[in-house]
Amino acid sequence: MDPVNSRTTSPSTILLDDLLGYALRRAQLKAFQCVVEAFEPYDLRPAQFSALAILEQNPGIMQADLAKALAIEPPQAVVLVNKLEQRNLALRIRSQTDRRSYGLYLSRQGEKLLNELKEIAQRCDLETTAALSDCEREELLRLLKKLCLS
Amino acid sequence: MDPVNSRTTSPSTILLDDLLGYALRRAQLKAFQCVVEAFEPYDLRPAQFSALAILEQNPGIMQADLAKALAIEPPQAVVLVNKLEQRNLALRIRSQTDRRSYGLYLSRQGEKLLNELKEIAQRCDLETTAALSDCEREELLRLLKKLCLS
DNA sequence: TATTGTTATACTCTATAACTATA
DNA sequence: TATAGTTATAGAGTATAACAATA
Repeated sequence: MDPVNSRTTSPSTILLDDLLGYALRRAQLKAFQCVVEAFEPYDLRPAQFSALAILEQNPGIMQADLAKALAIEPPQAVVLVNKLEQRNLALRIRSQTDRRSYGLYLSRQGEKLLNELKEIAQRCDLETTAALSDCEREELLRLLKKLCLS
Repeated sequence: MDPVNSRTTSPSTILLDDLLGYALRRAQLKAFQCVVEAFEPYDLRPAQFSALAILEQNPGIMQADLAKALAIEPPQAVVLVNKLEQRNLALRIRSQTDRRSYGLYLSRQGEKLLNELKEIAQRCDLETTAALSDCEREELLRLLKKLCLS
């Protein structure tokens, strides 16, 4: 049988390019590539940046809750926070009331670095969405945030 | 406090939730989770589904070009195509003109499965974007595709 | 007995260098 | 010499079970 001519049925009308999941994947890959490269001089991964930002907005957060916020498992959070602590970007402070847990805090150095990284991340957003107008960029963000609510 | 200036001035007010890269990441994770679960009974990963769809649209494509289309490295394409071939979803046919390369084709079984999977992927799109109206869903897809052009 | 954080482990994904067979 | 595909390998990312300290 000739594999080239073996197709007698017409291809379905659904194309890969019309699937939202596929488009999301491609767009996210592009955005990630930009951020990973831009953070490389700082030897920092996107998840570590997100962790710093979450610590800033939630000073004293427990590791388990940080893991939830990052959508990672507690064991991954251990490794991540270890690295931030070793680089003096974050602090673990034992809770007085429940001595099993820590409160996590940004260090001064962590705060300073975070503000630098946030500017870089914003520039990456612009670079990634260079094909969009300001209006479209805002609409895209609005739709993505709305999508994540449900 | 001036309500206008309070949200337009200080750069330290950049929040994680206002970064497009972060929103893209979260949305893509949600979409991926849905697809991975839905494909689980078929023992198939999203990249394998994409490969089948690319083979359908590009019968006879070389492995190197498939790798480029999937944004993966050639060694990953080897493993991926091996699995598709072992499961009789795809065929490798040696090129007559250049006996180093193959043409890749969907098998009948691969075509059949692909059409099933495309319907599932479409249902996942709807589930992932359940918070959006039809109009918003279309606009999101348009913006994501436009973003990927540049 | 349950929970927080931790260790160990394994499986996937990704990236690179080096090999083979053809050209 | 260069190219298509392959092998081997190592590094991330991810997920689970099991353990220690504490509640």
